[in-house]
Amino acid sequence: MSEIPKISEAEWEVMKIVWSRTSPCTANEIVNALEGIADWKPNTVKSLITRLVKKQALGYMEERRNYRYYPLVSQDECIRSETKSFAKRIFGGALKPMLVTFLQEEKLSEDEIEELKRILEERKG
Amino acid sequence: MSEIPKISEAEWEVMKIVWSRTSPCTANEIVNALEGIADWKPNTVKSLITRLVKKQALGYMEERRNYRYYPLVSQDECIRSETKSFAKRIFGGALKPMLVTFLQEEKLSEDEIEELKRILEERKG
DNA sequence: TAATTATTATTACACGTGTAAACAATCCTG
DNA sequence: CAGGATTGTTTACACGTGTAATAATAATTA
Repeated sequence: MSEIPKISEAEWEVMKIVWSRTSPCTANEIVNALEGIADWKPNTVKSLITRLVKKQALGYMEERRNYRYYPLVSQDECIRSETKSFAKRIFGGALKPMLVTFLQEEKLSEDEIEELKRILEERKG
Repeated sequence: MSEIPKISEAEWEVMKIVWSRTSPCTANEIVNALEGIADWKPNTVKSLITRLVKKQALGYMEERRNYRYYPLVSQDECIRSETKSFAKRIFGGALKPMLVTFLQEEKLSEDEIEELKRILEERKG
Protein backbone atom coordinates (compact mmCIF):
# COMPACT_ATOMS: atom_id res chain seq x y z
CA MET A 1 0.00 0.00 0.00
CA SER A 2 1.24 3.45 -0.78
CA GLU A 3 2.52 5.69 1.96
CA ILE A 4 0.64 8.38 3.77
CA PRO A 5 1.49 11.71 2.20
CA LYS A 6 3.05 14.35 4.37
CA ILE A 7 0.40 16.97 4.94
CA SER A 8 1.57 20.44 5.87
CA GLU A 9 0.13 22.61 8.60
CA ALA A 10 -2.05 24.74 6.33
CA GLU A 11 -3.09 21.71 4.35
CA TRP A 12 -4.32 20.03 7.50
CA GLU A 13 -6.94 22.71 7.92
CA VAL A 14 -8.27 21.86 4.51
CA MET A 15 -8.19 18.15 5.19
CA LYS A 16 -10.06 18.58 8.42
CA ILE A 17 -12.88 20.23 6.56
CA VAL A 18 -13.05 17.49 3.98
CA TRP A 19 -12.84 14.75 6.56
CA SER A 20 -15.68 16.28 8.49
CA ARG A 21 -18.00 15.99 5.52
CA THR A 22 -19.82 12.83 4.70
CA SER A 23 -19.91 13.61 1.00
CA PRO A 24 -17.42 15.16 -1.42
CA CYS A 25 -17.45 18.92 -1.29
CA THR A 26 -16.62 21.72 -3.64
CA ALA A 27 -13.76 24.15 -3.36
CA ASN A 28 -16.16 26.88 -2.38
CA GLU A 29 -17.61 24.84 0.40
CA ILE A 30 -14.12 24.40 1.72
CA VAL A 31 -13.39 28.10 1.39
CA ASN A 32 -16.53 28.93 3.29
CA ALA A 33 -15.96 26.36 5.96
CA LEU A 34 -12.54 27.86 6.56
CA GLU A 35 -14.07 31.23 7.24
CA GLY A 36 -13.10 32.17 10.76
CA ILE A 37 -10.63 29.31 11.02
CA ALA A 38 -7.99 30.69 8.72
CA ASP A 39 -7.73 34.02 7.05
CA TRP A 40 -6.93 32.93 3.53
CA LYS A 41 -7.89 34.29 0.19
CA PRO A 42 -9.94 31.85 -1.90
CA ASN A 43 -6.99 31.44 -4.24
CA THR A 44 -4.83 30.40 -1.38
CA VAL A 45 -7.24 27.68 -0.43
CA LYS A 46 -7.40 26.55 -4.01
CA SER A 47 -3.64 26.28 -4.08
CA LEU A 48 -3.72 24.11 -1.00
CA ILE A 49 -6.38 21.91 -2.53
CA THR A 50 -4.36 21.56 -5.71
CA ARG A 51 -1.33 20.48 -3.74
CA LEU A 52 -3.36 18.00 -1.76
CA VAL A 53 -4.63 16.50 -4.98
CA LYS A 54 -1.12 16.32 -6.32
CA LYS A 55 0.14 14.53 -3.23
CA GLN A 56 -2.83 12.22 -3.40
CA ALA A 57 -4.42 13.19 -0.16
CA LEU A 58 -7.53 14.34 -2.00
CA GLY A 59 -9.32 12.92 -4.99
CA TYR A 60 -12.00 14.67 -6.97
CA MET A 61 -14.90 13.97 -9.27
CA GLU A 62 -16.08 16.32 -11.94
CA GLU A 63 -19.60 17.50 -11.56
CA ARG A 64 -20.83 19.94 -14.13
CA ARG A 65 -18.59 22.98 -13.94
CA ASN A 66 -16.95 22.34 -10.65
CA TYR A 67 -15.16 19.57 -8.85
CA ARG A 68 -16.07 17.78 -5.70
CA TYR A 69 -13.21 16.74 -3.51
CA TYR A 70 -12.99 13.80 -1.17
CA PRO A 71 -10.23 12.33 0.98
CA LEU A 72 -8.03 9.56 -0.32
CA VAL A 73 -6.52 8.96 3.09
CA SER A 74 -8.37 8.59 6.34
CA GLN A 75 -7.93 11.04 9.14
CA ASP A 76 -7.06 8.18 11.37
CA GLU A 77 -4.12 6.94 9.36
CA CYS A 78 -2.88 10.49 8.96
CA ILE A 79 -3.05 11.06 12.67
CA ARG A 80 -1.19 7.88 13.29
CA SER A 81 1.46 8.75 10.78
CA GLU A 82 1.92 12.26 12.13
CA THR A 83 1.99 11.05 15.68
CA LYS A 84 4.64 8.54 14.90
CA SER A 85 6.96 11.06 13.33
CA PHE A 86 6.24 13.54 16.08
CA ALA A 87 7.02 11.01 18.77
CA LYS A 88 10.12 10.00 16.91
CA ARG A 89 11.37 13.51 16.63
CA ILE A 90 10.67 14.60 20.15
CA PHE A 91 11.08 11.47 22.17
CA GLY A 92 13.09 9.23 19.92
CA GLY A 93 10.05 7.11 19.25
CA ALA A 94 9.20 6.08 22.76
CA LEU A 95 5.52 6.53 23.28
CA LYS A 96 5.45 6.33 27.02
CA PRO A 97 7.66 9.29 27.93
CA MET A 98 5.57 11.37 25.63
CA LEU A 99 2.40 10.28 27.33
CA VAL A 100 3.89 10.93 30.71
CA THR A 101 4.64 14.47 29.64
CA PHE A 102 1.14 15.00 28.37
CA LEU A 103 -0.57 13.45 31.31
CA GLN A 104 1.27 15.83 33.55
CA GLU A 105 -0.01 18.82 31.63
CA GLU A 106 -2.24 21.17 33.50
CA LYS A 107 -5.04 21.42 31.06
CA LEU A 108 -6.87 18.22 31.94
CA SER A 109 -10.08 18.42 33.89
CA GLU A 110 -11.12 16.01 36.58
CA ASP A 111 -13.59 14.41 34.22
CA GLU A 112 -11.10 14.00 31.45
CA ILE A 113 -8.68 12.35 33.77
CA GLU A 114 -11.39 9.93 34.77
CA GLU A 115 -12.10 9.10 31.18
CA LEU A 116 -8.46 8.53 30.38
CA LYS A 117 -8.20 6.18 33.29
CA ARG A 118 -11.21 4.34 32.08
CA ILE A 119 -9.63 3.92 28.67
CA LEU A 120 -6.52 2.50 30.24
CA GLU A 121 -8.66 0.13 32.29
CA GLU A 122 -10.36 -1.13 29.18
CA ARG A 123 -7.09 -1.75 27.46
CA LYS A 124 -6.11 -4.33 29.94
CA GLY A 125 -9.26 -6.33 29.35
CA MET B 1 10.22 36.40 27.98
CA SER B 2 10.97 35.74 24.36
CA GLU B 3 9.25 32.96 22.50
CA ILE B 4 10.44 29.46 21.99
CA PRO B 5 12.13 29.22 18.59
CA LYS B 6 10.77 26.78 16.11
CA ILE B 7 13.26 23.96 15.90
CA SER B 8 13.25 21.86 12.76
CA GLU B 9 13.42 18.10 12.59
CA ALA B 10 17.12 17.89 11.86
CA GLU B 11 17.88 20.59 14.38
CA TRP B 12 16.12 18.60 17.07
CA GLU B 13 18.70 15.88 16.77
CA VAL B 14 21.38 18.42 17.52
CA MET B 15 19.45 19.89 20.41
CA LYS B 16 18.90 16.48 21.92
CA ILE B 17 22.63 15.98 22.06
CA VAL B 18 23.25 19.33 23.66
CA TRP B 19 20.45 18.86 26.14
CA SER B 20 21.82 15.52 27.17
CA ARG B 21 25.14 17.07 28.21
CA THR B 22 25.64 18.66 31.54
CA SER B 23 28.24 21.05 30.24
CA PRO B 24 28.64 23.02 27.02
CA CYS B 25 30.07 20.94 24.22
CA THR B 26 32.05 21.58 21.10
CA ALA B 27 30.86 21.18 17.55
CA ASN B 28 33.00 18.12 17.21
CA GLU B 29 31.48 16.50 20.21
CA ILE B 30 28.10 17.02 18.66
CA VAL B 31 29.26 15.62 15.36
CA ASN B 32 30.59 12.55 17.09
CA ALA B 33 27.54 12.07 19.23
CA LEU B 34 25.41 12.11 16.11
CA GLU B 35 27.39 9.24 14.67
CA GLY B 36 24.92 6.45 14.08
CA ILE B 37 21.95 8.67 14.74
CA ALA B 38 22.09 10.69 11.59
CA ASP B 39 24.26 10.31 8.55
CA TRP B 40 25.43 13.87 8.15
CA LYS B 41 28.69 15.36 7.03
CA PRO B 42 30.40 17.45 9.71
CA ASN B 43 29.67 20.57 7.70
CA THR B 44 26.00 19.75 7.72
CA VAL B 45 25.99 19.52 11.47
CA LYS B 46 27.86 22.79 11.67
CA SER B 47 25.22 24.41 9.52
CA LEU B 48 22.52 23.17 11.84
CA ILE B 49 24.41 24.49 14.83
CA THR B 50 24.83 27.87 13.18
CA ARG B 51 21.14 28.07 12.51
CA LEU B 52 20.32 27.10 16.06
CA VAL B 53 22.58 29.86 17.31
CA LYS B 54 20.92 32.32 14.96
CA LYS B 55 17.47 31.38 16.17
CA GLN B 56 18.71 31.60 19.74
CA ALA B 57 18.18 28.01 20.67
CA LEU B 58 21.89 27.62 21.36
CA GLY B 59 24.38 29.97 22.91
CA TYR B 60 28.12 29.58 22.83
CA MET B 61 31.21 30.60 24.66
CA GLU B 62 34.60 30.95 23.08
CA GLU B 63 37.22 28.70 24.49
CA ARG B 64 40.64 28.92 22.95
CA ARG B 65 40.23 28.05 19.29
CA ASN B 66 36.79 26.55 19.39
CA TYR B 67 33.35 27.25 20.68
CA ARG B 68 31.35 25.42 23.28
CA TYR B 69 27.63 25.38 22.75
CA TYR B 70 24.90 25.21 25.33
CA PRO B 71 21.12 25.40 25.18
CA LEU B 72 19.32 28.68 25.64
CA VAL B 73 15.97 26.95 25.86
CA SER B 74 15.10 23.97 27.98
CA GLN B 75 14.05 20.71 26.45
CA ASP B 76 10.96 20.84 28.52
CA GLU B 77 9.69 24.14 27.21
CA CYS B 78 10.50 23.07 23.68
CA ILE B 79 8.56 19.88 24.12
CA ARG B 80 5.65 21.80 25.50
CA SER B 81 5.75 24.25 22.67
CA GLU B 82 5.97 21.56 20.02
CA THR B 83 3.26 19.55 21.62
CA LYS B 84 0.95 22.48 21.70
CA SER B 85 1.35 23.25 18.04
CA PHE B 86 1.09 19.58 17.20
CA ALA B 87 -2.10 19.20 19.19
CA LYS B 88 -3.45 22.33 17.63
CA ARG B 89 -2.75 21.17 14.15
CA ILE B 90 -4.03 17.68 14.51
CA PHE B 91 -6.76 17.96 17.04
CA GLY B 92 -7.62 21.61 17.01
CA GLY B 93 -5.95 22.07 20.34
CA ALA B 94 -7.90 19.62 22.40
CA LEU B 95 -5.51 17.59 24.46
CA LYS B 96 -7.83 14.84 25.45
CA PRO B 97 -8.76 13.44 22.03
CA MET B 98 -5.09 13.30 21.29
CA LEU B 99 -4.39 11.36 24.43
CA VAL B 100 -7.24 9.01 23.74
CA THR B 101 -5.70 8.28 20.37
CA PHE B 102 -2.33 7.61 21.88
CA LEU B 103 -3.61 5.51 24.70
CA GLN B 104 -5.32 3.29 22.21
CA GLU B 105 -2.09 2.67 20.36
CA GLU B 106 -0.87 -0.86 20.37
CA LYS B 107 2.67 -0.30 21.46
CA LEU B 108 2.11 0.04 25.19
CA SER B 109 3.11 -2.80 27.44
CA GLU B 110 1.21 -3.97 30.47
CA ASP B 111 3.72 -2.30 32.73
CA GLU B 112 3.59 0.97 30.93
CA ILE B 113 -0.15 1.04 31.13
CA GLU B 114 0.13 0.50 34.85
CA GLU B 115 2.51 3.37 35.18
CA LEU B 116 0.33 5.70 33.18
CA LYS B 117 -2.59 4.82 35.37
CA ARG B 118 -0.52 5.55 38.40
CA ILE B 119 0.36 8.97 37.04
CA LEU B 120 -3.27 9.74 36.47
CA GLU B 121 -4.03 8.63 40.00
CA GLU B 122 -1.44 10.96 41.39
CA ARG B 123 -2.80 13.86 39.44
CA LYS B 124 -6.02 13.70 41.29
CA GLY B 125 -4.07 14.14 44.48
C1' DT C 1 57.77 32.78 10.85
C1' DA C 2 55.71 29.93 7.20
C1' DA C 3 53.07 25.96 6.36
C1' DT C 4 49.67 22.92 7.98
C1' DT C 5 45.63 21.90 10.34
C1' DA C 6 41.47 22.67 12.89
C1' DT C 7 37.47 25.36 13.31
C1' DT C 8 34.11 28.75 12.09
C1' DA C 9 31.71 31.58 8.50
C1' DT C 10 29.93 32.28 3.92
C1' DT C 11 27.73 30.70 0.04
C1' DA C 12 24.93 27.39 -2.60
C1' DC C 13 21.11 25.06 -4.26
C1' DA C 14 16.83 22.41 -4.69
C1' DC C 15 12.55 21.46 -2.62
C1' DG C 16 8.42 22.38 0.40
C1' DT C 17 5.32 25.83 2.21
C1' DG C 18 2.55 30.01 2.88
C1' DT C 19 0.59 33.14 0.25
C1' DA C 20 -1.64 34.78 -3.69
C1' DA C 21 -2.14 37.14 -8.42
C1' DA C 22 -2.84 36.32 -13.26
C1' DC C 23 -4.63 33.59 -16.76
C1' DA C 24 -7.82 30.26 -18.89
C1' DA C 25 -11.90 27.72 -19.44
C1' DT C 26 -16.70 27.22 -18.76
C1' DC C 27 -21.41 28.54 -17.70
C1' DC C 28 -25.18 31.64 -17.15
C1' DT C 29 -27.53 35.92 -18.56
C1' DG C 30 -29.03 39.57 -21.30
C1' DC D 1 -24.10 34.85 -29.18
C1' DA D 2 -21.22 38.21 -26.27
C1' DG D 3 -19.95 39.52 -21.88
C1' DG D 4 -19.67 38.87 -17.15
C1' DA D 5 -19.32 35.53 -13.37
C1' DT D 6 -17.51 31.37 -11.60
C1' DT D 7 -14.23 27.99 -11.06
C1' DG D 8 -9.96 25.67 -12.10
C1' DT D 9 -4.77 26.12 -13.82
C1' DT D 10 -0.36 28.31 -14.11
C1' DT D 11 2.94 31.14 -12.38
C1' DA D 12 5.22 33.76 -8.66
C1' DC D 13 7.98 34.73 -4.89
C1' DA D 14 10.11 34.76 -0.33
C1' DC D 15 11.38 32.01 3.45
C1' DG D 16 12.69 27.61 5.90
C1' DT D 17 15.03 23.26 5.57
C1' DG D 18 18.17 19.50 4.27
C1' DT D 19 22.43 19.11 2.64
C1' DA D 20 26.94 20.44 1.91
C1' DA D 21 31.16 22.71 -0.51
C1' DT D 22 34.29 26.42 -0.21
C1' DA D 23 36.47 30.24 1.85
C1' DA D 24 38.37 32.60 5.80
C1' DT D 25 40.50 32.64 10.20
C1' DA D 26 43.04 31.12 14.04
C1' DA D 27 46.13 27.83 16.27
C1' DT D 28 49.85 24.50 16.06
C1' DT D 29 53.97 22.75 14.26
C1' DA D 30 58.10 22.48 11.64
